[in-house]
Amino acid sequence: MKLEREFYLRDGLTVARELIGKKLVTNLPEGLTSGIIIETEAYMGAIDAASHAYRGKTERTKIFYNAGGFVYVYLIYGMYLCTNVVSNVANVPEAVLIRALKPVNGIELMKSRRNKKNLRELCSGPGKLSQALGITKNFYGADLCSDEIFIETAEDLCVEATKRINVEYAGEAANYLWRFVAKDNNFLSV
DNA sequence: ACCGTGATGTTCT
DNA sequence: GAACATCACGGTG
Repeated sequence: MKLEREFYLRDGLTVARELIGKKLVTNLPEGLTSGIIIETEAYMGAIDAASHAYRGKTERTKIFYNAGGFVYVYLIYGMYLCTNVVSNVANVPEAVLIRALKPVNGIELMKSRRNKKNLRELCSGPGKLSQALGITKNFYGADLCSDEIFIETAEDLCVEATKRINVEYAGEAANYLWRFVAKDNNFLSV
């Protein structure tokens, strides 16, 4: 079952935790690809020094101020795209970074987009999974209640919370347990 | 296996 | 002009 708008309108920590075990799908002209979400991170806007929205609304962060259920993609290190799900109601600037998937559908297409053969190398990181699913910067602002990109219910997994990855610049916020992972999964980013 | 390094473009100061 | 929610590759063991 495809997740409806209401799922995304809740706070970012709840959405990040509950996204574990759901299936992220893109359905593009080249084919359908998907994977089970096994790693997420919540970015909590005004109260989170690690969040891109911490310093308010800009051209880049304006999508955070939409209601939940829209896609925030951004370019990192000049080369890779990271895919996020906007959460909470309008004007509460929260988002959930999708950090890893267990590949499910369209594995051959993912292999060719990634130029990799090993299953573990397809979606085990935010830049990797964005490439595997064919997500480009044009997905900025895409609606997850659409047919091109969406999330479905799938598995029930055991979740644990840890510190977020690569946010040392954020001071105290770097210690918050706002990363959620499926316990003992082979396809995590680290 | 692990570690170090370099690539590359947007955003914000 | 610096920093960046990363990844691939080449070196060494």
